[in-house]
Amino acid sequence: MLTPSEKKTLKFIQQYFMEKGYAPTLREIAQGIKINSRGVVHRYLKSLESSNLITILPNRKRGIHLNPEANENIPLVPTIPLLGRIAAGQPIEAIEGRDEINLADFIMNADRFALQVTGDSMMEAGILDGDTVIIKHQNTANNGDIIVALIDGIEATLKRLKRLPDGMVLLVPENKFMETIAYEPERVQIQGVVVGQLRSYQ
Amino acid sequence: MLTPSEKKTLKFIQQYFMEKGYAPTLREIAQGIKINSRGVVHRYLKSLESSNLITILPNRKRGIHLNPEANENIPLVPTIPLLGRIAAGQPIEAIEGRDEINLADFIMNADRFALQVTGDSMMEAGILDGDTVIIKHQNTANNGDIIVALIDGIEATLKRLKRLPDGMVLLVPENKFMETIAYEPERVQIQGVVVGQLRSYQ
DNA sequence: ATTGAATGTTCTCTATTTGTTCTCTATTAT
DNA sequence: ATAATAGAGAACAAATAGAGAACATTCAAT
Repeated sequence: MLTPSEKKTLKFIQQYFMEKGYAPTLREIAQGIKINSRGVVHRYLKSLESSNLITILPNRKRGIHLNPEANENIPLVPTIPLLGRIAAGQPIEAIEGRDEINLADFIMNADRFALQVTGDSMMEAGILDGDTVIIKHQNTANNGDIIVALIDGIEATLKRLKRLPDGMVLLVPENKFMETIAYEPERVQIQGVVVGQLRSYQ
Repeated sequence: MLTPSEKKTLKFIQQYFMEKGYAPTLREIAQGIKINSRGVVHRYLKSLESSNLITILPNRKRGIHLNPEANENIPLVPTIPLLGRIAAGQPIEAIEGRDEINLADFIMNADRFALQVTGDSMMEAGILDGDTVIIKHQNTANNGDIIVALIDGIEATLKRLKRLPDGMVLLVPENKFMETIAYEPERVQIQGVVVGQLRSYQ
């Protein structure tokens, strides 16, 4: 098992190697992980070597070899490949750069929670009956945000927020058959902001 | 059997491990499950160890190993709490039974991949420009499925599938400004079926 | 070939944290 | 009344993170 410092060291070496094409010196590593002692770096390298992640050519300057095992040591997060863009009329266009989607990154966080949507009030914003929305819990929101609002402490609703200059709060549904309602600000309590949305077709 | 606190502890460790790549300290766990005592955490760990869910490397900092058995009991996947349903005009209605959403389950699988959508052809099905759709790779599909179709081996497109009794294949856009086109079945090759969709508002 | 600076290597030393073991209290269910 | 569960917190040995000195080895310039 690697300690956080060792992991940081390994990551720095990998990145350095990618950029420059050769290994860093102990001093460069020390600077890279923000410590002063080369001796400490050497200790970390020894530990990485005994974990078979690197090979040290003794006494050689820049004598660090990255073992193939090191690449497998990347964090274990749920990802799926992002193959490209699709539109009508063209072949699927590959996306350069990032080639996968990190689900954890996409949504997860301590202050997030999910709600299942019932009703069609946000239909025209692409939030359908049965969808799940990811809410970030917070008490404030910006104009235009889609929010979870509690009205008079009782009714909860999912609407787009619009503040008027005179202080009134508009809760705007994204559905032309429903009406925007204006409230006195003290009647509306913001419970969270929509930061994501997902739907399953299974 | 695990007590609720032990379950919470295990889950925190799993999530921490996924994000950082190494195990948390007892203090971090304590903060994570919102208690103050490291001693209490240690007791929970001992209990988890005797249930064979983790292995403790004695006296090691961050010396917690997750056993494979842990994945069976509580899946090693990102979850966020699913608080309930929301609709206009009612308080948030709690969902009994499953109280959280499993993101990995939701989407991930070996034969899934993601595509980013450009264009508005599926707008009225709630798939907007910029959304990500999750595709299950398969060569067949049912009537009404939203599919990735390759036409004449060249053009790729995201449309709803409709087969006519006479064998013709309709590719139906969900946008009233676009037209449904009928193809001879041999011109349309199904590349996959949409099984999920997600959107980020950040 | 010699030299000298930079580098790798091995040490010892010092602080913090951490893991561990205890005892004690409070709450809840049986 | 008795467990079982949940938690606080003190005390202590050990692991980790780091500084830095001292020496050996490279390696390039002279």
